[in-house]
Amino acid sequence: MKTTTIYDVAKEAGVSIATVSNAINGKGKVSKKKRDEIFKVMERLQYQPSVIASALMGKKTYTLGLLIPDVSNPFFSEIARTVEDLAHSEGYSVIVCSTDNRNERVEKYLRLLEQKSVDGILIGTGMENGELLTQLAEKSVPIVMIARESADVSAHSVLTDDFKGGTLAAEHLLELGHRRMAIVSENFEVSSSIERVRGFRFALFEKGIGLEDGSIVSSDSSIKAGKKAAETLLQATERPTAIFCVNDILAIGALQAAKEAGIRVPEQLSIIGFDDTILSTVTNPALTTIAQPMDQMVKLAFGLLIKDADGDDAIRQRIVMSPELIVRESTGKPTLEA
Amino acid sequence: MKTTTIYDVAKEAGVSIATVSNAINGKGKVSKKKRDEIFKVMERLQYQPSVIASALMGKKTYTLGLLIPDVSNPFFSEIARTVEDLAHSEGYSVIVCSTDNRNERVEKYLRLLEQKSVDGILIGTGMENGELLTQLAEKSVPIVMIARESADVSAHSVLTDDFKGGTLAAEHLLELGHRRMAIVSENFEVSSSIERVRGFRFALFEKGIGLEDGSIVSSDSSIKAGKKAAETLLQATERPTAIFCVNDILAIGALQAAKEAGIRVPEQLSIIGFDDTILSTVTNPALTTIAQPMDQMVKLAFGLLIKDADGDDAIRQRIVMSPELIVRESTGKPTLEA
DNA sequence: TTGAAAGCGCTAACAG
DNA sequence: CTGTTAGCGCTTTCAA
Repeated sequence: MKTTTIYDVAKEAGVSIATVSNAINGKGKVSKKKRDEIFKVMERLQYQPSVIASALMGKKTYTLGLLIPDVSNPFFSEIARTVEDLAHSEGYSVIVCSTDNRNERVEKYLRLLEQKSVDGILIGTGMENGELLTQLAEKSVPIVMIARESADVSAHSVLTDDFKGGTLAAEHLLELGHRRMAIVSENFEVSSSIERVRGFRFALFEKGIGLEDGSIVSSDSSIKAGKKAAETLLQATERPTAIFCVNDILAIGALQAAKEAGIRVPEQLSIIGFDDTILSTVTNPALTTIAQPMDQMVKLAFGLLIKDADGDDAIRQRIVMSPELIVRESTGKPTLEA
Repeated sequence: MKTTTIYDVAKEAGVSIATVSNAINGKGKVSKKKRDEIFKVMERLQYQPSVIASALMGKKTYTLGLLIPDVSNPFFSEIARTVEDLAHSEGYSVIVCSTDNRNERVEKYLRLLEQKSVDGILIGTGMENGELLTQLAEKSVPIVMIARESADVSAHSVLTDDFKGGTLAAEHLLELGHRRMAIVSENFEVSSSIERVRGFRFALFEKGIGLEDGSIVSSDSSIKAGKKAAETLLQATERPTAIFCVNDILAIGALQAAKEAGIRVPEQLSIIGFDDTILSTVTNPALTTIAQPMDQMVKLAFGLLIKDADGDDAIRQRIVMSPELIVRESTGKPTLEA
């Protein structure tokens, strides 16, 4: 069955295609009579206007790109869902792109999105190569960064104050009485992770507390890798009483390492994560973590993206949101020991 | 900066657009010399062919639609990731559509995808309305159903033997010695859930064991709802020694209900889930569950979709995969009691 | 109010 | 080998 086009509708309704187009888009003046007739025919023929064709005429494609490290990571899949709903309510659809934080993938996807003339791109993944992005921006593809930032990219961004998040984590642990702490960070030079670590260390520093050698380890962002990283930390002669993990995935790895080593959480070891994903509510003990106001962030980012797409060439914005400490069960007072 | 078109490249390289097109697509014969020149120019001008324009010529859009109930549900986000990777390796991008199993959303998305002339649609969500799908199929949009099935839809489908999955769960519990069991099922009339329950009951039936009244409860597919459902089950005068949940999300709810009621798992209560999502590895105790060979299923489905898109109008296929029992920590022998 | 016609960027014959 | 030309389905002047 051939797809029905605007021509079919026009012919059937006994008008010109221009009139059909006008009727559909509410442009120009179309007599009520003809319009009704046209809509009736469209209905009968099950006519669906081709987004492709109208996009070719320079109209919008009503398609957005979303770049994130990995959709199957709950933190990002939650973002994806929020973006999708927002987009959907405005008539857009979203192409999801998992980059694994790998630059080649980022570039390939960016190219793909450009070729498909998406109306905008939301970036929630690391970007070493700001150049490509700048090129895109020049071609007037609206871009906004979410929960990530890249110094050399000139695009709106809405992010969490990661430094403060790290500080929050540290203060919580400090307040509980911890003094010997450790950190599991991320391998990739992800700016947010780096800031989280910096914030954490700074808060300790302010209390005159330092981190011992070897008590910061980096790891891939997977449970298994996080577990391994935590294991090395737990094997130290003077085991830390608390571990700060720069995201929930890592924290879960740490939880598992502790369980396997027979170390009770939070009695013998406190663990704190970051992101407040669904995972943190599911573990046992449930994970204390730092929450980013993701829904709001996505909403803001989306707003910027669409506004931009509509031609508003507002000046570059950088919106920073405040993270929040969510205390659950994985942190507690350190037990007194040597 | 205006987007550079094939005309710009042609002019700059001193050839016709046809030659450029041929060079790009490796069609016809283009002398090496010109081709090199053309590629050089493309590079310099940063030319990106417009998928839009070539799609309008009846070529592929290299875009696929993926309909699932909810990307933020780990089971589906894992599917999404697999699909995305496969698609990506073939040059496709995928539009993710979360339907919440709601028919209106399904329809709206399907329309959207049609308008965007996607090359194919993967459906992993419930479908009451087979009609729309049939229409699409007639318009020769390839469709394949994954992990779901709809009787009145004529499309390929690759699914798990859910009945057998239910049986597997029952047999495991039976072997452990359980006799008083209960089920948490899903609200929506999702065919797979229904089959899982049927399989479970059938296995019990074969052993001459029945389910008591009120020991099957339905629930929305959320942790909270699963928890509530499990709570009612656990309040029965003769509490079940094992609960079969038709998916991991529900099982986690059950886990939490047990924890809150002070019932130890698996000592006092066995819980078994379905899907083998990342969640099941994260809980404590880790969840015994039934795994579907999702990677393979997605691979098969994707293959069918693409092959179909390439014009092969193969006869309708229905591939059924075998589920597998994954024993972890949430199931064990029932403790002897009243 | 309506319609004819000119593209949007690209591909596919069909001539040279 | 290479260029010319006619669309793909739609929007948009510009006349009528």
